[in-house]
Amino acid sequence: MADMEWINAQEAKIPHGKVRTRFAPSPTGYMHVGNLRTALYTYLIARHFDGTFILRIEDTDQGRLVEGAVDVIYKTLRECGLAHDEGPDVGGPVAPYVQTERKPFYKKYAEWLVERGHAYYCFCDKAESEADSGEFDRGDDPCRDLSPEEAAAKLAAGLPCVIRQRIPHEGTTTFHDESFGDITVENATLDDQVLIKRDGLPTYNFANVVDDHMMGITHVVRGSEYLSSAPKYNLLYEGFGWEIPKYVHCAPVMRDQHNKMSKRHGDPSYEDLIAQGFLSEAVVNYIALLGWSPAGELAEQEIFTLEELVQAFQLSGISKSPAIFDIEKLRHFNSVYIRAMAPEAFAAVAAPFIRQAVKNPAIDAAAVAAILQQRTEQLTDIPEKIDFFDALPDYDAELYVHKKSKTDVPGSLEMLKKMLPVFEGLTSWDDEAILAAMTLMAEAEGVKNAKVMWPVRIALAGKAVTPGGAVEIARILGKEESLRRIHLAIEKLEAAV
RNA sequence: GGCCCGGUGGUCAAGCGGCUAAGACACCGCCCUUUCACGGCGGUAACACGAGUUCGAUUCUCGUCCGGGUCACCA
Repeated sequence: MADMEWINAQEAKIPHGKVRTRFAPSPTGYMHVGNLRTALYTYLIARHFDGTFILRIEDTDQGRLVEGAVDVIYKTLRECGLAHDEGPDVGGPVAPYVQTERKPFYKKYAEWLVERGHAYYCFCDKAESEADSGEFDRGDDPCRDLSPEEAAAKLAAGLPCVIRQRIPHEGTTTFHDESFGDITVENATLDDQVLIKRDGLPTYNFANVVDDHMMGITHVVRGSEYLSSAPKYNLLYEGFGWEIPKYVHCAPVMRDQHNKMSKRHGDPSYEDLIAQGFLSEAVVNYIALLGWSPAGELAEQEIFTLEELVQAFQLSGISKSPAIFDIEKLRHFNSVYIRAMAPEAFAAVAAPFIRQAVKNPAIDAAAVAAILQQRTEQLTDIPEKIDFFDALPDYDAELYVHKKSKTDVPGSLEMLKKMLPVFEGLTSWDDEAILAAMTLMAEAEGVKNAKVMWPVRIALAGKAVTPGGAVEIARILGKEESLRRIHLAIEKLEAAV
């Protein structure tokens, strides 16, 4: 018998009146980009409507438990600014928020459903009640028509069983989705799905319905892979006599035309992206726009703070078709966020990547960061850009040939020979002095600045492309090292001439 | 295969019966310039196809094709 006293007590606890959304991940040990986007939309809906954002852990799959996986979820939400109001760690009025801790609940609700005729005990072996041919064949479960007495007798005899949803053979079921609209299906195409498994744990589908109801969830945000099971959810809600929440199904985030993003294909998770030098703000901003777009005059805006997203977010802007994740565009967003950072903040995040390539403590990491900030899209690009600070590469004299700067090997040699004593004579080694030394030389020689600066920069860096110009590099390298490199360059060029 | 859902440039996308069909990334020019980058200016590039409805279809309807999802005692 269903424990109506207990059920009534639970029903009394359910909050009403406010928007309540929930992010309900399985603890897998990492955060999929698609999952994070779901979490974000879920959060945005809650905040946009001044509602409550709840975190619920769905760990009913015994085979997939991963150590520390829940911490990954907490950490990710925290880093992305998606703070939850209720959850396992912060508690709340409808605790517990971990599904395995809610195990006894589902059974009680399932029994209630059985009594109302919307579910039944099934004692079949797996093979017996299931169409093993792959062909869907309705109504062949003999237990569906067991009388209550017969079922009770088998139950009393301790026969193992599951509880299945009793779905009408006739008629249609219609449900409404906020972005897909009304969807109608024939009940005959629906399966008497298992609600309570043989091990006593609920299936995902059932646990969701029960938990969402018990937690007073008003908007169910999830991937579109659940679109086909939504009618069964509705039938469940109707069987219980519960109010049906608003459904918000989101099309998947794809790796390409054919496949979803997945760890298995080597696609990056949120953690991977961060490790690859993306800023979480940039990731959040980018994925917000992957499958959603702002309405009206905001349609052309792309850069949004989280708070701006909260303001702008509307269900009607959610896309119905899958979106391909474009790392190039993420790089662009990342560069925008990097350029907008305070120099000190950038220096802080860039420091580890700078020190990866530049071990020499005499090189000021903050100074290097300063020349890097406007040219960095992804933090991991940094090391290869600045490796020349530590060690002058073994470069070819041909680097001194640059058409646009009108330089060649003999001309460069001449310029460097002329600049060397000038640099040696400088009393202060700052941008202003270094620049003046070179422009004055150019002026005296009657040549373009580039004709003296190109050779100097090559001599200092040994690379055709560098962040910053001759002035900045000379300053960061310091006078002594700069002079040493110019000496080396002169030797190299003399040998080449 | 059945059922469900989609289909605007290479990618993200605006559009919601009448537009020279936005914008962004990427790409290509030019300018700026001390290389690169930043910044500025410009360019290439799209309504899957076929019927219908309509004075008029990217927008509405149907079919075809293509794509995605789903048919578990996984979530």
